[in-house]
Amino acid sequence: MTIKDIASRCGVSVATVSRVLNRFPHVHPALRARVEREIRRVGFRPNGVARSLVLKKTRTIGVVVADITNPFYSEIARGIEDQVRAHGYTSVLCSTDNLPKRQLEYLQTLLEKRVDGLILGSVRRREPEVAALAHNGFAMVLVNRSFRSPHVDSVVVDNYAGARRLMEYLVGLGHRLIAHIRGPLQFSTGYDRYRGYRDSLRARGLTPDPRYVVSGAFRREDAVVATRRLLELRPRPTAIFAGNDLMALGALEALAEAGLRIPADMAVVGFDDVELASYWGIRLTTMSQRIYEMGRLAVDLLMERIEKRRRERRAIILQPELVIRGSCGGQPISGGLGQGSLPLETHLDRAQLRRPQG
Amino acid sequence: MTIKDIASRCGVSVATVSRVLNRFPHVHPALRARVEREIRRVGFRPNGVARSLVLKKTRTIGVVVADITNPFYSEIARGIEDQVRAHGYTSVLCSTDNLPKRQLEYLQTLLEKRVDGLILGSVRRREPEVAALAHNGFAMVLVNRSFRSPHVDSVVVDNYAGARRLMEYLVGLGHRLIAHIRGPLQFSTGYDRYRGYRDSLRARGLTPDPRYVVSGAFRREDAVVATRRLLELRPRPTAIFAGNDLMALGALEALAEAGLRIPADMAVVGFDDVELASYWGIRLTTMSQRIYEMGRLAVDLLMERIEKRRRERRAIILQPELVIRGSCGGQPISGGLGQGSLPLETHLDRAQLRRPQG
DNA sequence: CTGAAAGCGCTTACAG
DNA sequence: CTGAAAGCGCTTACAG
Repeated sequence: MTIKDIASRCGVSVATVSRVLNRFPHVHPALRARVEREIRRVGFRPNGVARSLVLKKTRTIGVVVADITNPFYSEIARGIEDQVRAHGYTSVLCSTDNLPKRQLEYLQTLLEKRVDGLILGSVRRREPEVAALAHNGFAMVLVNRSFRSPHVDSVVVDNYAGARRLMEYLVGLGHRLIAHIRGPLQFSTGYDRYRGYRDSLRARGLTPDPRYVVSGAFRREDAVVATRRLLELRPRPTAIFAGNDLMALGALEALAEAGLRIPADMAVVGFDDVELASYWGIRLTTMSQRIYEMGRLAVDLLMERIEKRRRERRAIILQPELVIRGSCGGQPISGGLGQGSLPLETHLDRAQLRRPQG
Repeated sequence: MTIKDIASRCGVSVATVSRVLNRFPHVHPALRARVEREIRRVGFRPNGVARSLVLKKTRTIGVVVADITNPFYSEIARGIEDQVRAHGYTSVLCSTDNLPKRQLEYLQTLLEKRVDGLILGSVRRREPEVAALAHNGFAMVLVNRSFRSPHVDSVVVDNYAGARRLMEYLVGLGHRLIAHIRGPLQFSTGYDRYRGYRDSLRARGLTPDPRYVVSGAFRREDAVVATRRLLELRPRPTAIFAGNDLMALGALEALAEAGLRIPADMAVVGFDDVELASYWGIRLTTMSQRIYEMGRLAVDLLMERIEKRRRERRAIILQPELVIRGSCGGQPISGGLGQGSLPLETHLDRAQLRRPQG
């Protein structure tokens, strides 16, 4: 069933059918009604592929993240999906597992499919081919991670400032030997948070001891292993700054496994404030990002490029906020006080940060 | 840049360029090399939209779930994405928030985009339009939820049997007053699990008391509210069977808020075994589904329809398995024993159930 | 082995 | 207000 079939059944030209399909103003009401009736009757749906070919627009945007099962990315992806839909577009989502090869494959597929723009949440700090794409005028915005290239739009959080704020908090609590489970330095998130950690120590006149810094790929399991290593150190650290919430959860697991109490024997902080960081039984102290909102903002920037043909670069840098829960003291980590009853709970109105509940 | 540009630059016809692009066997090596060089030199990428138009194939499949930020669906989606990619296809993912209107909109968009097939994880028990689509021969498979229609492929878990098994377990632990936080009855998952709950009671000669059954939309927050209601009941239930893990987490939250100890004062079971059910601080006893695997299986069924032109229906019903952790006794729910050291841990080899870690 | 040409299902100047 | 026709960028019988 095509526009041509509808046309012949109605005794009009394909141009007319096309016009009623696209709600052109000057079609005779009688013809319009006749065509609309027929379209409804046979359940005709115009072929979007053909339409895209002539319009040179697919109304589709490509979204690339590291891993959709990571709650941080699923929340970003949801912000993107909702806002993309609000603009009348569709998004196609891809998970790279932080494999550069996989990222490249997905990018190529997306380009062949002629997406109108790209939102990338998976880039490394050095990514010359991707930067070149953007410089050639392809609509693109980076989210969460960014790279050094002054001509690409981005929406990120100030990871360096966040890390420094977190360290300040731990030091304020009396911690002097703070370990760091850092993310990969090839990502701006891992790099900037690590720099924040290091500079915080230096600012206090301390030389960062490399033995107290271990690495993981932002995954929970990595932090389990990393934490076991940290526990062998003497003197033992009294606090762990994990590179993200997932790794903080892994640290909690390893600490519990070793029989340590949290926060009495060890303080733990994360980064991101994914939703489950606030769950009962976890109650992680962490730096909060407005994750869902970042996804939406990325779409807004992209749409300015696509529809308003903006050419100047825009970079949005959000400030994260410290959310104090139970994993550093002040509150027992479990035993279950409700969120609202925590005197040390952040002043943030979380309802504003999360997506509206359906 | 099009195939035509490449052709004229190389002094060949577009047919030849098309043939080298599609790796046809009988192209003269010299020509092939010349064309390939030029393609590489200018960085040409063929237009997939045009290709799809003539081939009447987009190599894209539509995936509709209730909510990608729900870890159950993000794991299914990941299974789907990985397997779809293995088949050389792309998937486009949509979240309906369980809104029938949203589901319909997405379905229409997907059909206009001419996806080659559909995997639906969001359907209600009654869904005549969707069933009609399938009956008209459109390639489709239901995953997780299904509806009554003998001609649609599906991969689901045996929710009824799972619920009965869970109840058996609770009864075996000595519980006699078991409450249920059920999911919406319009979804097969909510419906079948509720039936299992009800029939288990009846099988013991008990009349299910409707006051001990409350509803939620499979969301954590819903269960917080529902559990508060259950706690007002006298006599108070001694166990709660939550319709899924997310709602079990909400129950844990509300119980902790009320100052109850788990499992000493109340046993809690969930359903699904999402990854975080096993995290430290949660350690939920639950019915385990092979979530990631279900996504992969759904793709395999779909590909049989699309590529092998299978016409007979195939329905895969998986058996869930009980995973005993800390939320019903046997183990403290927190205080952190590692998974491996739990004597009551399931015999399942979890590594087989989860996706491989990159 | 290679090319000219038709055709996939639309949109949109251009004429009338 | 309406229609004939060109064209979007490919693929693929069909001839040679």
